[in-house]
Amino acid sequence: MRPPGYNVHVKSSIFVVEDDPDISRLVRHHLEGAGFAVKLFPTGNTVVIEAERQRPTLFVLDIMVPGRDGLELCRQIRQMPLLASTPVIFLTAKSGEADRILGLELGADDYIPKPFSPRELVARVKAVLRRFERPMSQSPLKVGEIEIDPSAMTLTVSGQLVATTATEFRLLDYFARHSGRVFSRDQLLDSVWRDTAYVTPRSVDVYVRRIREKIEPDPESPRYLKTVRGAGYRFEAPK
Amino acid sequence: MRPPGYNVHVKSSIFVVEDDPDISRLVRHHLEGAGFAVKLFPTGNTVVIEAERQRPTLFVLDIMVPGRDGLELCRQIRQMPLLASTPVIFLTAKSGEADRILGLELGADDYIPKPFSPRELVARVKAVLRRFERPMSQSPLKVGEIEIDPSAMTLTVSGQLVATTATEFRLLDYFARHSGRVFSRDQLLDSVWRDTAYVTPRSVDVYVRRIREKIEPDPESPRYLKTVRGAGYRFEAPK
DNA sequence: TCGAAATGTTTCAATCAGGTTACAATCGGG
DNA sequence: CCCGATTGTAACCTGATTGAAACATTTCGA
Repeated sequence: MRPPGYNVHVKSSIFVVEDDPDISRLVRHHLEGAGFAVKLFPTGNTVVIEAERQRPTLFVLDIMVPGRDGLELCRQIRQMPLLASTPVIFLTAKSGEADRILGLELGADDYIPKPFSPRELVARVKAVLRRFERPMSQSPLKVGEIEIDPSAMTLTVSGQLVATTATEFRLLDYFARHSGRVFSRDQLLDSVWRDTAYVTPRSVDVYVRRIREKIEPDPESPRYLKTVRGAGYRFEAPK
Repeated sequence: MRPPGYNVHVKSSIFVVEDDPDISRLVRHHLEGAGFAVKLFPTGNTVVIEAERQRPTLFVLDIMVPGRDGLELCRQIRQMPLLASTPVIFLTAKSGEADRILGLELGADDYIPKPFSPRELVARVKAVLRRFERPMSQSPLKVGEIEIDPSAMTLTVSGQLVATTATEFRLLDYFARHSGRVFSRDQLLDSVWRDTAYVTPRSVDVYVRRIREKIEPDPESPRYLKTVRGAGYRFEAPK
């Protein structure tokens, strides 16, 4: 389990259960275009098993899928402790089917009537996710001469406002909120980077450098962001 | 998602009178998901008494509830001085009933025909609340050379009256009243844009541009409305 | 002391996010 | 119903950010 607040930045994964390949391709295309990781299931058979392992951020279920009814699938999801709180969005062919959803009250979080516009799909998915999203730590933090304010995304060093890029800020914020702990490069990529897939661990070094230049009086002998040779980096309050 | 009307910071409470537990659960789930406090009543018996004490922001009534007819309940609410001005939304099974409700001068403010989508439910509740929200009787606000008067919907920059469109004004007002905080485009769409329309996040950029042209001496290097790359925008008082 | 391994530093091309403008659709008042 | 204002989208442009690669330096064990 990742530390809370930061999984917000990791790409959300969406499980799509839809038998019509045309539609599922369409859905995938647009959700991926919106920055989501999409996994398609033509039938509902293996979804739950996979989901328990992978913990998707959201489900998009066609009401009518062979092998297992979408409604049944939803009910099952709701019963799995690990998945119960994962949002579900239904795709429905006829608006009349909304009856059934309502009648069965399965805890779907939204439904999208077909045909739908790509934009609507993405907007609804985002809207639902936003409701479930845990907001990133918002309280300002002060360590030594450094002040980090996530709600304003500002960094102040010795009273001076210092400009940071988004990634630098996230990394520094993560370090500062886990002061004293050592993190390997891979751990940092997992926790702080949006998409860990294709990033070299060595890139972390570069960002550490950039951060040091901004917060350390002398980047050569860091007082805050220490190197732990063979292990990674550790942020700590200077003595 | 956020309660309607960005000036409302206290959670609105909604009383829902509905005997079908499936439907009431559904309603509660989604209204709570939208940031409302929901109280359920399976029958209409105790609602009025409770309501007089707690003063809910809005009622959602099923037309058909045992113990007391929804229409009758509404009529009663309308007679209580403390509740008379509280908005009421009906849930109706048949669309034919809608005419009756609205036509009969019961003072219902909207109705939602079953079956309804969660989205529609939330949208209508928000829409009604917006209508009842105290009409922008906010205090004028002065930041730097900028004066914002919501009651008159006027913007003054360096003593000069500047014309704004409604959306521009709402956005600027929102920014100015949340000075120093970063807002993502999606957050702004949630909070400032009225209808539930599916607006591209990039449209925010266009409005930021338009606002800058009106408030910034030099739109190229904004003093008030700053871009926070990778995060959104931040309004702040110039130093 | 030497050398391998780990980390530091710099550079740079590709990508991405935001700025800007033009325009089509829609709204609202007359 | 018409017309101008407003709204939101699309397309294009630009500069900042990102992350990899190359090379430099340090560390530490043999």
